Amino acid sequence: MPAAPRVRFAPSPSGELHLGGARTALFNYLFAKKRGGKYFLRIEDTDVQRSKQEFVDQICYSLEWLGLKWDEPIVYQSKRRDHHHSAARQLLQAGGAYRCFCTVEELALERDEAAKEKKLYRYSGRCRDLTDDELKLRLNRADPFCVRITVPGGKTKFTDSVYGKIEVDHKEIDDFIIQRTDGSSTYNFTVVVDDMDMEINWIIRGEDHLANTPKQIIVYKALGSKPPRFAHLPMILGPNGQRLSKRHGATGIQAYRDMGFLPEALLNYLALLGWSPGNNREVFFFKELTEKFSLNKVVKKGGVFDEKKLNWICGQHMSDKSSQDLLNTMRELDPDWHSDQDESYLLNVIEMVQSRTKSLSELNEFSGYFFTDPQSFDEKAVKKRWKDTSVTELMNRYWMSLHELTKWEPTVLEEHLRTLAETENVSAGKFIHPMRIAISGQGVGPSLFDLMALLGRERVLRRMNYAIDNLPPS
RNA sequence: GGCCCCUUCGUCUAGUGGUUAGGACUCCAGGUUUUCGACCUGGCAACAGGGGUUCGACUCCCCUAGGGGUCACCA
Repeated sequence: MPAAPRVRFAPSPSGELHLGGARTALFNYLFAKKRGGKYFLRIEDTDVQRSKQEFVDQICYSLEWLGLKWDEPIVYQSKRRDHHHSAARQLLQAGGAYRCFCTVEELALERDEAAKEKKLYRYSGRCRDLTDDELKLRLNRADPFCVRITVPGGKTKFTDSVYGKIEVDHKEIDDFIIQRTDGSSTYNFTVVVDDMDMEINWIIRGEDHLANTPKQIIVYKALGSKPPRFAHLPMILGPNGQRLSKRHGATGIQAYRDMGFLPEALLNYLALLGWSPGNNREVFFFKELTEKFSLNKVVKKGGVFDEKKLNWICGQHMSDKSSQDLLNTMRELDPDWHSDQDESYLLNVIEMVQSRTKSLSELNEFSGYFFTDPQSFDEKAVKKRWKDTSVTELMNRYWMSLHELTKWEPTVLEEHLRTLAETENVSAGKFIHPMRIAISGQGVGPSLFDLMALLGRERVLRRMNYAIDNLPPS
């Protein structure tokens, strides 16, 4: 019986949360929820130079917006310095690490030389075997030092849940630094110490960390602890096939919110990028994802982010949602969105257009004429459907006949229009298309009669008037 | 460059020795005589290359090529 997973998402607040991070968070979340485990958020803010509070805020906000809320209070790595420090001290005492007095300059020089000779640079390990006397002398002199871990000979083997068996010879690994001269600890050490303390038993993160994993396993062992399970996720690539970078696609999550994407659509898309449920379905509710997710269906190949498909998925979710839900979501984005309107009217509007919108922005864009009379008309549509004054005359007669209608509802309106078309001896389309232009300004939209009914007689007649006066353009 | 990883339609993917190589996005063509960016139907389009193993390879092994990642007193 495997223990319930304890996973974490551990971003560094040196940049915004983008697609890659969001997907890592998502997969951690799904994995934990599916197996009844816990999902933590840890902010890796030990790099004081690059860490910024605004990024912490952005990350947290984006995660919440996506619905990937963490289970316990956030762990800030910067507040755990003492733990890192004492772990290093412990290692030092146990002989698993040693003080290195080499200066940054010295090492840089060696590295340059190695580069000149086109040789691979490796730390010499020179301070590994300092005699007690030497050590005492240096310490007494208060020479600055950093702490390096003693990487033992041999190999590290582990099984990644996505990539399978990985084996790395320790010859490939330096005695890497775990504590800097200033006393702060380095990444490969702090992650392990923190993950141990947090009792993280599954580490799910980007494939860029695959090469770090052997180092971390070495630390686990040096600290006398059993390494957790690892699962690495393939990279999300930009359109150029390269990893997402600031120049290419590493857009902050809030930008997608601002573009009007639904969070569940983004999640749905992200889940499908690197993971597949195995059936042929593409559209999922969030809850279904947590039920179906499994690491062994994660692919190894990096995937190119495709905004077109995101768009399509978002369109699917737009149609699936209830109008009330959509209104609420819209109001989260813009609390004043048509707040002067009757809510029932708004819901009717949404219902009418939601199936042909792909995002909240489109919903807003395509529903404008429900609130304000069109002042201009779609050129292409006019060119095609309102060529000359004969149309104007037809519309004029239609306008007059509409006054006589006693009932104003879709079926009645349709019947009336068709009867009129028959009398005029023209096809119904000769009325329908110009009419749509007249009352919406658009060549496309919902069913005309539903539209007329919702807008109401007064508004419809007023708009017809304006169109008749102004079309065709001279 | 060393090490690690990857390679099915343009893109996301299914596929675990025998399939007409399936689905989705995009694009295109029809249909929907109420339009359409919606919807329906159909179409174009792929196993990187070369060797093996096998009666038979997209599927297993090797090599080549290409791509990605990583090699810091960053995370």
